[in-house]
Amino acid sequence: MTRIDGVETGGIITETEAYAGIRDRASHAFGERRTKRTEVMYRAGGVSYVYLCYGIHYLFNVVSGEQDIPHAILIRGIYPVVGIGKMLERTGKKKPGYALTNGPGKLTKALGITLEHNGMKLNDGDLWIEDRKLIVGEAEIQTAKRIGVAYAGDDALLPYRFVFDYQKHIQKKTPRSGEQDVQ
DNA sequence: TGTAGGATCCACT
DNA sequence: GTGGATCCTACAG
Repeated sequence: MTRIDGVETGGIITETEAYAGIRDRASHAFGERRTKRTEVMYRAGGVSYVYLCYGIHYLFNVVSGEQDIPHAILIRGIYPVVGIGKMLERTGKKKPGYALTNGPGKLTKALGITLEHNGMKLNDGDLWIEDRKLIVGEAEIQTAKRIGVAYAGDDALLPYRFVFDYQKHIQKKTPRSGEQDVQ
């Protein structure tokens, strides 16, 4: 969830990737690299780590480790729920649906996340994660290899990508509710 | 001080 | 299915 200029936008997190601290070659913190940019990863969990990739896209991570343990979770995709109109406006899209925020670069754009949110606490401020009391069975979470980290060698093969099919989840609970056009 | 490369998206073929 | 956009960071000299 974000609140930018008083407008709330957000959704259900559906896709994440784990970055396992200093021994994960795909992580910016690999080899205990510690720079101005990665410094925030070494902080105690519960803060955001936002950075720019390819000069165009912001990527949103959640720092999850203890102090000095640079673990982070990359939020790769969400299912838009709150402030859809605003998100459509930000992304220039016309139709609501999963396609609105199904990529790490797109979701930050839709939510209005920028470098200003780097290092922000996630329980206090304009960027946060809520417990929506979703009960998600293990069978609903699929694991897969991570994306775009082929350079990381063997670490690229680690099943650190987690996908939650919110569409299926909804259909199971409320089979007759009006579904939105998706993809 | 300069340069190479990256956890991506979009338009075009 | 493929390639270009685009810019910050890290690292080398």
